[in-house]
Amino acid sequence: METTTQENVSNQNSGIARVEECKSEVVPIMDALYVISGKWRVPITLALMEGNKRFGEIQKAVWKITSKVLAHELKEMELNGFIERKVNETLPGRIEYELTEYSWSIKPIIILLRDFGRQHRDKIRKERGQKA
Amino acid sequence: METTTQENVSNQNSGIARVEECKSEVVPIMDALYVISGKWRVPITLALMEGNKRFGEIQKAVWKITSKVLAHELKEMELNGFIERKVNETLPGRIEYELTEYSWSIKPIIILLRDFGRQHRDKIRKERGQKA
DNA sequence: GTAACCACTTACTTTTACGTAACTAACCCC
DNA sequence: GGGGTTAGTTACGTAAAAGTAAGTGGTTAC
Repeated sequence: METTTQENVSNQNSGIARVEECKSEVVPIMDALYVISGKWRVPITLALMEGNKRFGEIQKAVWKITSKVLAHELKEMELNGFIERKVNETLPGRIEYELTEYSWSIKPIIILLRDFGRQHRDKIRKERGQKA
Repeated sequence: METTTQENVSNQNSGIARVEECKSEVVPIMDALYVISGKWRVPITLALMEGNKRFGEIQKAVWKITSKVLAHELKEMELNGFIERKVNETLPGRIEYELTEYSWSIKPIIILLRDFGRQHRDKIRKERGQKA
């Protein structure tokens, strides 16, 4: 089976290259993309990275998300182990959403995506001589 | 008409409202996600990582993609600077698609996604006691 | 010159994601 | 017990992505 960084870094065409491997590559990659895909999961995640929030607070933080979509995304993210829905008994009625420890493991991906995205937008802009 | 990264992302309403900081985060992250999102870009990219391919060869390598969708994705990926469409004059009629140098810069992201995806599937499977 | 092949394109349909708006169920406070 | 807040839900509607199937225009093979 395949290896980690070493082999992949050593030669561009190694690693992810060959057909047999690709079947075993494409599935996990798509799995990973799934959990951060869509219009709202990244914004919600970033909002909760600031700290725990209640339903209404997330809705304020994530601009123009509707309650329907937020409720749906929160459920999915909970199923994937990314957030926890906590009912605080002492402050009755108060439900809080919290990022799990586990969810922080996507942070390196977010960082790489951010860096790539910045540089990519820059590149495209320069190539076309357009405004950002 | 089709658009590319810039317009699409900037037209989206998503984003974290209040924090100025976050505005500068969420946009590039969504930009980056855009260029690798959808059902087919990762499979196409992986196929081309094996080496240059012609239209029909890509179609064979990427299981069940239709010519319509493939043509569309190839155009988008070319606009984003990820692939090059090369017409080989010596072998007439032969058009080849090639990954650009630039496109290899997403490899670290692919690697992280793959690793995360594997481990995530494993985790979910264990939690639910189901088969993969 | 016609048949086959290749690299697409076009028209149409289905599916999925997301949007709008209104509603509900629980609680809290006086 | 009525009015307000919170945390959603429900029914309906729209738009983008992807699927289906058939067609087109240029080249090559005979």
